[in-house]
Amino acid sequence: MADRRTVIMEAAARLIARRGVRGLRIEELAAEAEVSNGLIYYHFKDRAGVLRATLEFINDRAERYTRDHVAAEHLSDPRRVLEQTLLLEFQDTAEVRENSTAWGELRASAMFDDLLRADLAEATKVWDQEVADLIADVVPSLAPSAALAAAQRLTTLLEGLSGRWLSGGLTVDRARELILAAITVELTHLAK
Amino acid sequence: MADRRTVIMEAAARLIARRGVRGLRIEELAAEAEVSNGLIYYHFKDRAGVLRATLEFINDRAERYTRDHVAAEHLSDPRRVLEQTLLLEFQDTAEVRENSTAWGELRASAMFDDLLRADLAEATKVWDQEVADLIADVVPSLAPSAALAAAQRLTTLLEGLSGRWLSGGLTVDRARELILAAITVELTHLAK
DNA sequence: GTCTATATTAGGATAGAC
DNA sequence: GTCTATCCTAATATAGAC
Repeated sequence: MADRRTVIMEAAARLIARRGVRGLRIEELAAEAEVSNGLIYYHFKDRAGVLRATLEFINDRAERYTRDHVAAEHLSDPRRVLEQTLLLEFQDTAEVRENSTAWGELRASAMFDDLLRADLAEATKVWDQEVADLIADVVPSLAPSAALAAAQRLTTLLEGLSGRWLSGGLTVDRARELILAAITVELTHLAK
Repeated sequence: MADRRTVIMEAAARLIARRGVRGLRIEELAAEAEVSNGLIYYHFKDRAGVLRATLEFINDRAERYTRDHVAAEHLSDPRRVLEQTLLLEFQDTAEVRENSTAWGELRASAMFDDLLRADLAEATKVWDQEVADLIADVVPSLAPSAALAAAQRLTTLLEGLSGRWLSGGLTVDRARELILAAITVELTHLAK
């Protein structure tokens, strides 16, 4: 059974998905987690501490499900691996929603907070390179810079789609369609 | 010369670009606009009223500069029109920054605010269709649904690029490169 | 229309009992 | 470890003079 500290972070993840990072209220968090106001300050230094811990918590969960899903399907076709990896971000489950919301919030916050920018830029760089490697598996002859550019167009499109999905501008299904089509368009172009 | 009400909205636009919608403080706004705290409440009902008016103000300015720029260059090649229209969003000027930031903030807020969702969805739809029409000008034989899908991939990519640019993940120049390349990739694919 | 001064409230944080 | 009660500050909003 999860300890109280974890219960609080789980509640915070739900609340962030519902109200955003900047909408998270300590009192509301206490209610959602069914603990007292004071207990939150026992487990975390302050509001920023709750946020840091929760973001890390969400990130760990996300890495786990990405690894698990791709492994579980033990795909051999590199193109399928690329497709499935990107499609993972478009599922209407609490976990994916919470993760995508947190990521969007992080990016939105980074626009006004210099401290976040460096971390976010680094995480983005890693993610772009991972996708570039997947693309290189599909089209082995590709120049690294071309693979990276294509990867950036896909990951950036993915972020845009995610934003539109979560703000109600797009259904999950439409988002899936568009990212799949974009992969096709990019790969046909690279193979030409 | 601009009246005080306008001065306040201009100041709010600058402040939103610097601190975000949710970081806008009335007192700080008063200082930036060089008016008193109380005057803001004379011209606007409350904080939300300031926000509504300012967002509308920013939107009007943006429509104007888009119209003006495309008209000023009186382009005849439809592909150039498409390119220039999308590239307009990537200029490091105060006006474009303020507009893009506001748009990003609007989308981020819409994730947690049902009232905003409808307006935003509508504005997005209009924008997507405009770009779809530009694409149809380049490739006249195209089915409307195919033009719309390509337009959505481009406008959504643009939003993603804009987010990365403003959060420091990408230079303007890199963003311009990537959107231009994406246009090429899409158009070659549609022409095949 | 504009300012200064002040009321009100919300929300983060702490103290102290158990 | 956990709760209740309370404090403190920051930020919104109003009143009233000019």
